[in-house]
Amino acid sequence: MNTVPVFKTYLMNNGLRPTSERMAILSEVSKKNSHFEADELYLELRKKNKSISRASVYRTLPILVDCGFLRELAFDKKRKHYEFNYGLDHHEHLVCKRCGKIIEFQSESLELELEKAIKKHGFTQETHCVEVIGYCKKCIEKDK
Amino acid sequence: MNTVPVFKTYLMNNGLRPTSERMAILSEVSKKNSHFEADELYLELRKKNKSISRASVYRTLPILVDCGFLRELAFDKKRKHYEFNYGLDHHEHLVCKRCGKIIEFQSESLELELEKAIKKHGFTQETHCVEVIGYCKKCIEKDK
DNA sequence: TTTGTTTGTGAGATTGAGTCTCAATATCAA
DNA sequence: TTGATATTGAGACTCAATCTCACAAACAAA
Repeated sequence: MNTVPVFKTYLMNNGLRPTSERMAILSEVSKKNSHFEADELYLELRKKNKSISRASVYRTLPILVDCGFLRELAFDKKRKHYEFNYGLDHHEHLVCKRCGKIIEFQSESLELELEKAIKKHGFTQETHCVEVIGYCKKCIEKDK
Repeated sequence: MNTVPVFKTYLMNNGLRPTSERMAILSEVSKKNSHFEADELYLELRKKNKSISRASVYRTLPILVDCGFLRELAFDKKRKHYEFNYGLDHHEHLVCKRCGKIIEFQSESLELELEKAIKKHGFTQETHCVEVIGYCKKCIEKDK
């Protein structure tokens, strides 16, 4: 994927510098294929002897969100969760209250309806999140 | 509105007691016609000489979410935000990144599409939140 | 009522994710 | 190079939220 040049261009255009720390974080993050938290990422980088300070990790993640590589998720209002979101199909989340499982789903028509509603209010979308809280199939069956 | 007996029944059914603190919080919360935070509510109760400890406020809000009187909102991952959500039309939010304005909107067809997608995965919905981050009409015009 | 058991409350201590500070360092443009 | 500016890291700090624990209130049974 061409993440590196895209990120560098974004940084330049915003008066930011393509430091080794930022590039290392981008690289680490782009290997992720699931949700993660800031501190988790910080510890992973440490383990791999790419010691980047906690402050830098926390400082870089919002930049990556802003330029579209990461998406900030809404479940768990205690900690921030992110997911890599570049060149991937957009999806939403079903979160099971009982087992904590997170199911991803896609719906073209849902996206279209959302787009319609947004336009109606003259709003310009940057991102959105749709999250459904409830119970997954398995947990419903277990509770019978 | 019949919030009081409904809440009492809910508490009974869950082995919880209808204390004066809980009922006072329900009463205060049901007068809200906009978003609020836990601490804000705590301070309001103090002002009205209904001094309920911060702990009790923080303990009661999740109960009220659980029984459907309140909805937990997702914007601002720093603090939890709530809104009263009983007997009102369901709506979603557009959040402006520039001025912070929150616009409420409704869409029947959006809800229907969401429902479809949920069913497809055998998931049982309890609540959901749809939040769009972007820029409102006014801010777009200002930035020109 | 009275008694015993359970549940809830309040004040303040504690937690912990996230932010801030500031001296030292890296980057960049000229 | 050099000067101007941006970034980093270590650890202090913030502050929403939770926990603790002694005391109080609610309830069920007698």
